[in-house]
Amino acid sequence: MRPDDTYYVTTPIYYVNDKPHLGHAYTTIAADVVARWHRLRGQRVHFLTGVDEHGQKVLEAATRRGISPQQHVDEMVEPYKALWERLGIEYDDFIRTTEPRHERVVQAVLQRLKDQGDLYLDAYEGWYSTAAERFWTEKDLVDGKCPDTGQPVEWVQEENWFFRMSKYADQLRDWIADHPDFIRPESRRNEVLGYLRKEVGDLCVTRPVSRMSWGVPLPWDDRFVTYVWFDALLNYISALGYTPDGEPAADFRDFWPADHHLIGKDILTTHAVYWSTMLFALGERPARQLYAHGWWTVEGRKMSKSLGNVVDPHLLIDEYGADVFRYFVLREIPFGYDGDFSHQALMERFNADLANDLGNLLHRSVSMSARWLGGEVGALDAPTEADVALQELADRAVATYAAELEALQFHKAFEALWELVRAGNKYIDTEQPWALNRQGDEERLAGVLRRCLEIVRVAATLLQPVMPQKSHELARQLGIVLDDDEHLSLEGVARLDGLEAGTPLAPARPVFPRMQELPPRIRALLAETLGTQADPPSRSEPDAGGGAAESASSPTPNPETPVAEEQTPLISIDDFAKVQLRTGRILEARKHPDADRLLVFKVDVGEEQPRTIVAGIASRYEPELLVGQQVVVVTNLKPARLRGIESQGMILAAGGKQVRGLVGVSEPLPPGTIVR
RNA sequence: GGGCCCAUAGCUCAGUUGGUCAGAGCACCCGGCUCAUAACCGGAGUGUCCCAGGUUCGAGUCCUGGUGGGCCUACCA
Repeated sequence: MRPDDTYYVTTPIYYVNDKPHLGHAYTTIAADVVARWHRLRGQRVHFLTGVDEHGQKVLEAATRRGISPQQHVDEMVEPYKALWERLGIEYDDFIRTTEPRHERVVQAVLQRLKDQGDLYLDAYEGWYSTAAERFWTEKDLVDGKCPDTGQPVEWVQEENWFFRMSKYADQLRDWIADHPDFIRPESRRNEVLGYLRKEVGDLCVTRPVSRMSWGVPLPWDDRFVTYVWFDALLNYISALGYTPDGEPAADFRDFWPADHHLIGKDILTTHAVYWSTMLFALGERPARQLYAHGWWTVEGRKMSKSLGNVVDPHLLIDEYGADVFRYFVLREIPFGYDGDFSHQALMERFNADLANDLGNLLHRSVSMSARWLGGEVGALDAPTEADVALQELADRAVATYAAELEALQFHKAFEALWELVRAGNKYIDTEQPWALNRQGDEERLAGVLRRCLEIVRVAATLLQPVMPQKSHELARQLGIVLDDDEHLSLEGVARLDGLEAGTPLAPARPVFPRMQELPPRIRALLAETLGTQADPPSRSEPDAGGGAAESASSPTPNPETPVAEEQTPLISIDDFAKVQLRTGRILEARKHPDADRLLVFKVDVGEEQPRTIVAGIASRYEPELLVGQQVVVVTNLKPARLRGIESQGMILAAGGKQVRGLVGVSEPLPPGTIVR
């Protein structure tokens, strides 16, 4: 049975081919803060993060570089470790899926599932896209090509091993019903329930080596390696030394089920459905809570490589410091919601909360103590009514802070603490220490300033998990050292008598110097990116924050991410010549009767009859406005049926999955003009 | 098309099971103070609580419909 005094939190294992960005940092910061908090409370904490190193994309990238996949991932893992170092992330374990300790567990689990009859070999036939690493049905195909990547598909008849996921679907439904907090936030829980209302199929958990060799080999059948998701999810227990049979490993016994799996909302289904049923099959419990957080937009826009606005965490650390970065991302938006990252908001948040409220409370208290009390912590006097009220507020603030932090409601925790900080500033205003000094009431003066210092002590103590460096700076000015080995007692922390009278204070120096304007590098960056972006930020933009936003946390590659573009092989001029492009003019445009995102056009491409062309740009364009528009059309595409309507070509558009503009020509030209 | 969620002061949002619910923070304005990082404290606001119906003695708070937005899912040549 798992002990009560332990705490286990995980981040997803990040796909090693991506560069770490704001989204990765966000999840990891949140995990680090709760991990540090529970450590502070005296619990035995296990904080796991890591990277996912298998799969097609890694193999391709390595091949292109002419090195082994292992060499490749050995290099690619470094930026993660380096960033976590700079961000002050104190993980207990960092797992890589190519480590033997992980692969061993994957193999043991597979063996166990096979032995108990939960894996079966099945022949499968279908169109396989190497680029997307998946099968498509005939109907999925677009002009006989992969609908995701546009790459060719091949008819593959092959065997694979399948996991009887369907067998555990009811158990999962029951589990979710019986554990209302299993999936957070509530809206995500509903999504999963919706997903589960449909029939749950079995899960293909292998890939033939002939097609994709970079994975964990099946122990009993060397024709296969393990499907990357199945492999990746097991990291949460492989890192604990899990064994499916025999004596449970000590860490597994002490830390499973995990308290929190922190994940991005994009990988919710995988965790809620695949992972849970895998655990059921092993006779284990799922994690206590899956917490799906939201995505960041940047300055009102979706973060994406194509927009060139991917936020580099290193820049933020350079310009604002790791602690301020950590505070901001957790304070600005409720955990679980989408939010916008803007430098302006960061600056305002910094100035209001950290410089004006907290920093200045310390500074003015220390300054007055230095001036009138010889630079020492004053002695407490007999409490007045106001003092008692202040103490009550402190008790409440500390209790709320702890509860909200443990519920991952970081912003609420901060709100509670700042109520106390603001009360401190107000206390100075009402007690008027300068007047007390003039009156020569040194006893009261000492008591008043002392309580202000105590409030800062409370804040510094509670903020240790969030701002490890800054909280120590605050403490240093108070003449104390925060002892992070101490098991924090909430009642003890809240008592406004934790300092010792007579302790020398450090000279007053602003810990959070107010920002007058954004740092020059940031201003330059904003001028550059905002200046080159054609589209104005708009809330009504249909694809803003859309589903194609880069995964912040997915342990597997997202086929549509721009990474794929970098991997596109070079083609010869002959290859290109196969594509026939002509100018066209849109004669008619209407919505597709049976599809939300499709528009149906009649396009004059200089032939006798206009062509019918279907295009997936309904999310961006009103059909009426496109009539008369000059476009560029691929005229030698094989026709394909799209939702029942045959499309005889393709209108070129800029943008990835989200269309951002139509391709045109600079001069009005007759329809049918060759484009090359 | 199916499913889920949201729409409250200039901005970001709180508002448990219907009855001081019209609020907080930021921004802005006015006033106060002077210890302090041009900070701090107080006050004033402005709101058709998206629209239209309905249930009720009483509805941001429940129901129906609509509008707008987001998310999951299918179509995206």
